[in-house]
Amino acid sequence: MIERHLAKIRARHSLSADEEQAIRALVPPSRQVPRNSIIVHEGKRLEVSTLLLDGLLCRYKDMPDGKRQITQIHVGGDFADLHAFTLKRLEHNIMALTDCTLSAVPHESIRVLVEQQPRLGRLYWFSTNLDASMNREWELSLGQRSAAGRLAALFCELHYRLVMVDMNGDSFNLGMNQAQLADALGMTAVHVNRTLRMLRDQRLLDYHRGEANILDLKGLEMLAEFDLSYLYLDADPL
Amino acid sequence: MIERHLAKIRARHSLSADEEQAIRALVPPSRQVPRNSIIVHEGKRLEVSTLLLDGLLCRYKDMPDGKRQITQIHVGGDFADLHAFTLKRLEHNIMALTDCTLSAVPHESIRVLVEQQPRLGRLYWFSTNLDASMNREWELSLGQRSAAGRLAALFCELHYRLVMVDMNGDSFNLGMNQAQLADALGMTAVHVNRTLRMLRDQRLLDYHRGEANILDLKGLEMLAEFDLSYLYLDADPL
DNA sequence: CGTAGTTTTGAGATCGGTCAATATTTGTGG
DNA sequence: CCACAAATATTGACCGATCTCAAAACTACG
Repeated sequence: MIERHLAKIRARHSLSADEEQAIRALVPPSRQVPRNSIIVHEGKRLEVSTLLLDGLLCRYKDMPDGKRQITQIHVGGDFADLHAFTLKRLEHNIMALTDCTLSAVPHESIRVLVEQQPRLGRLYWFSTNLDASMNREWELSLGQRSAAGRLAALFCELHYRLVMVDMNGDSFNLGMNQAQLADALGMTAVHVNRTLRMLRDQRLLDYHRGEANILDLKGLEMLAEFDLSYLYLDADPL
Repeated sequence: MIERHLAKIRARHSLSADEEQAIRALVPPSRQVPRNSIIVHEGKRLEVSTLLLDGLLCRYKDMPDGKRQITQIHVGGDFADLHAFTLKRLEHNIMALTDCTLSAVPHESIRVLVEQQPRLGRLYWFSTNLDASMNREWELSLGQRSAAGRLAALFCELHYRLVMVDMNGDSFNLGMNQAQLADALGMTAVHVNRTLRMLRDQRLLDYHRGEANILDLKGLEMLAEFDLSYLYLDADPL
């Protein structure tokens, strides 16, 4: 299952046999968690980072008055909180959107790995910087795109991220209800519902109880003015 | 002038004399650039990262139809594009908001430094992860806060970031006109104007032609439901 | 002192929010 | 397998925060 993690790295950078071996050795046996489990609690000290082998996770921040913003979604192959290696505590929560298979990698192992294999250190640093790039793209989405554009951009992003790790990017279970989509896109569940219907009527996207079906990727990209470059699929050698 | 950079690091982590020396040795002589200069162009390959010694910068993304989102603001002491050390090309531009003093640090120097001093490597990795935390907070702001809340949150953040590097956080020149504030906050210049007047009438903030005057920090924090923790001022040892 | 950039203000439009009712689906115990 | 409860989705009517367009006032600066 670690194959997806390797695929994600290989989508951007080469990996020597030696490096691949070191990564495989890094990852302890996995465990399962059910949908809606909270994997990481805001503010709690972390000694491990969670590699997501299968399933979907999200990161989210809550406000005192109950408002919630989902700041990122993770797919199989992602290190969900590698940034905790340096931050030690996170200012957000992480929750399973679907049943998930996880592996908890001790920070101590990561420290040793990046010291012994500096190039892998740069690759993992790259990985957290790539997450940040997605955060910036979501800022763009939240600040500048219409409701329909935000929805379209989200599904375009997920499409490419899933394809990259050899999953079906056209039809997948996102495990999010409309209220959760609303929390990710800075809108209300009611308006998500109406906008989803609009996208369905236009034969762009069909979303039914967590099951996403991309009907017209190019149409969604046009609607979102989607520009792939923020996913760094053409990364330079490190 | 590198003192601000050291102060920013010291606000979160200890620094040995040896480490401080290594950082000082890293930074080449500075240069000046005028207000509104574009420091980094989207997509261009970078061999150096820019340390901002004095002045204000912003990162922004443009859309084909002319919409623009400012995704982050940098103050003196910040490494404005340290993430380019691993990304090599950036998906956004970086522009000087005020006249700036910059130092261009070669990626090759950074590579040598982090290999020879792994702890400094973790500190700089932390620094890019801290930037990402601010991006997530801006996502929260753009997605969940009202226009007034977004404005308030921005000035609260700038206050603390400036104080941390021994600058005046109550009264400072941000160098942004109302249209630029609008691009940062996902609203229109007209509405920025009206909201600014509201904050002035409520004696919370006075903003006049780029000059910010925080009149009531606690009031702004309450309005924004501001929570400092995302700035990681109480970081754990690395 | 003229001109360009910026800020301010007004009137009207609209996107998305709010509230509330209804319908549908899913899960559970018997 | 059914009956019910809980969660989720859908729809309608109305509201309001923010946008749009346009004009006027101010400011900076060569």
